[in-house]
Amino acid sequence: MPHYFDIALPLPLRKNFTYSVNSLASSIGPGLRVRVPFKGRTLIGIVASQELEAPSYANRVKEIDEILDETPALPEELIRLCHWASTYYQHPLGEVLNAALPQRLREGKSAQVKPLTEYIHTLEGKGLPHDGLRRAPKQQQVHQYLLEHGSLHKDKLKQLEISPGAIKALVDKQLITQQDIAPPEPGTSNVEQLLAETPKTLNKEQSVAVEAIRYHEFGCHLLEGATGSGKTEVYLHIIARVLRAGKQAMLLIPEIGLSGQTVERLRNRFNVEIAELHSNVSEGERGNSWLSAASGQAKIVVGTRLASLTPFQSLGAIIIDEEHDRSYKQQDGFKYSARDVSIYRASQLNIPIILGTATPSLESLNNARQTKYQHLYLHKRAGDAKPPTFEVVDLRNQKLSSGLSERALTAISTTVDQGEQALVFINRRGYAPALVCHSCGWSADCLACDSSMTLHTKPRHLRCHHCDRSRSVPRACGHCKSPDLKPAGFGTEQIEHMLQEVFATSEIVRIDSDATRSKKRLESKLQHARSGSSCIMVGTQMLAKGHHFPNLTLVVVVDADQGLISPDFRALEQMGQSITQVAGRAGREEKPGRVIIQTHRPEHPLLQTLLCQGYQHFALELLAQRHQSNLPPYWHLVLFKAESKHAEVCVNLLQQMREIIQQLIPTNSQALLLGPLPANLEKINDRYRFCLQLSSPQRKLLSQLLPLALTQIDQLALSKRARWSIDVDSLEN
DNA sequence: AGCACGCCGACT
DNA sequence: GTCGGCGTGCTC
Repeated sequence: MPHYFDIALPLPLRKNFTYSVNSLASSIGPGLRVRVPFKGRTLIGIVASQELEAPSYANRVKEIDEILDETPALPEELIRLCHWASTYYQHPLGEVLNAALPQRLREGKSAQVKPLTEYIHTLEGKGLPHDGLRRAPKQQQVHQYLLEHGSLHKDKLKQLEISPGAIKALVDKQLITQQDIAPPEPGTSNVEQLLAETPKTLNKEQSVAVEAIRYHEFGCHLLEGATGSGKTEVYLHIIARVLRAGKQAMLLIPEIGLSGQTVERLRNRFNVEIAELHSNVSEGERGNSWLSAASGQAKIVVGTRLASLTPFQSLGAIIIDEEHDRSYKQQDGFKYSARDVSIYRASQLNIPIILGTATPSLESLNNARQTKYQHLYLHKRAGDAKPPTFEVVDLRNQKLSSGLSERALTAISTTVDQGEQALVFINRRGYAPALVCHSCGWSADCLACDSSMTLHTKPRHLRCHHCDRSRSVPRACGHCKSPDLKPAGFGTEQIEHMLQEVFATSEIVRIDSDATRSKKRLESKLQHARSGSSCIMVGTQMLAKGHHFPNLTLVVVVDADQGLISPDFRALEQMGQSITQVAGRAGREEKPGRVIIQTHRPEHPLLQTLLCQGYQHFALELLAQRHQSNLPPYWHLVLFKAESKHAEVCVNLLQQMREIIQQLIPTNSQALLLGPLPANLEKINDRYRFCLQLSSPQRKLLSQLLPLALTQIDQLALSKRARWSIDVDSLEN
């Protein structure tokens, strides 16, 4: 008699498929990977549950080809988490589980931890003279290292810049050989040996924070502390407690160029295995980290949002650094928020979670105010550093040089004269955001998108920042043939160029994604800036996050207006956060930083609040506004997006969706439908984009309504003609 | 998603 | 006369 199982498959379908097992295999349960036939091909799926009885379509059910695991590839806890996320975000379970699995397991390979390996000398190698390989410097380096240390860990290779080639050569010459290192027995590690260095002494507020956390039950803690107030040290103390209790810790960081500094501090502090999971970790290493965390071998997992779906043997605490950062929300495919998923996870595991930031998201702030979260503060900046002073420059009727006011230029000049560093912050790369005809107003627009093309120099060309198409710079207007084409607006390149002319003797360092295509160049530029030698930095958002420049005393925000006039209701919140973050880059112990904000709206009340009273007051006022306007975090937002080559397909589909949803909203309940509306940029890459907005103050209403609506939507003929998606708790609008 | 089936335009 | 375009439907 066959047994039936519900299998989640990696397909964009909001349903599972039933397969049978005839031979009575010992035990098949949730979390096991199976290979199954699926419409002529074979897929790897995950057992979701056992069916109690034969389904009505039993005659069409196929048999499982192979069971790939003996024990679940995903622990029960993680499966439950994925189930929850699948329901909450209305994303197919198979794809959610797939996002949680490393490539190796997705492809059906073994879920065994690969033993760690190290290189040691062979007898012949040991007998080799000290400088026996001096004609092959890299091989000599390895030889030398082995003479000194006895063994060379595989993980060290990258750090020592030794290529696989050099290793292979030595292995081929039979001078070195590989050997497995037995993993340390879990649970036997000596508590006293956890620490590799003496922890720093905490100040009063820091220890209050560490003590306020109850380590054996769920609690969400919002740790609010300015740049330099010692949040990381608090994290380290929390992690130490978790490790001492024999548990593991997870630390999430935003997607920024470098996760290096945080990881380095962890490695310096703790003598435990630390697994890294972020985008510059290769897929293979990611698999190892994943397995290592699952087995309990890795005690600390550090990573970006992806790491939030790592399995653990016994997770003891979760820390989310820069909690407000938007990169925690995945913007495509499975649109989950790593922060919110982690909060749910902590509650399920009954462990504490700590959200750290200098600029809390309005969501977290609201939860803290409703006492759902415990609000902890770190006011004091390290070493008594003073907070920066703000100056607003009214740009109206001012003479500007490439967007910079006289006042800003004077301030930069003073700063470099004193041997200090200045940072010019502008969130726009390229030379100018548009090229405009001076006689008729025509602008060089992208043929595939609803936007102008950005002028770049070095090499000189036009590029669309939405679809990445590029073209040469036209000599004459495409409309009236006038040769009088002028760049309109400013980008990093133009400001760099202008600064080079004005400050001929100063060094200008531009840091944006164009100037730092390679990781090496970014690192060398940052290294240079950190060294403290006087320079003027020009940079985008990239520079605002997480870097510390000890000699930086002036920050110029070229254009605060973007945040003040944007139609996106989150633009103000983001402006407040990024101004506060860049301002945090400025200042030293003895010398407060100076921050110059340029704007055409100096009297904007919220800008005033931000600059005069600080982010906290600013955020509270924003919250009041959101409350008034029925916006998040008070009302919950679900966005339906549709994309197609034909605008009418999108509009019609969304209109049909709207009708389906409308019918499901009970009368007398609070819910609002808006749209179909064209997206911010209506056309990108020759595809039209529209959206439909659903919001309600009742989360429950939405969670009940969405599955019903989606079942009906999936059946619409039009839903196959447009690419569409649903975004729960969308950060767009 | 991927793959087959099916019905209409420009090509050896 | 075919090759192939992508609209439609289905997958346990």
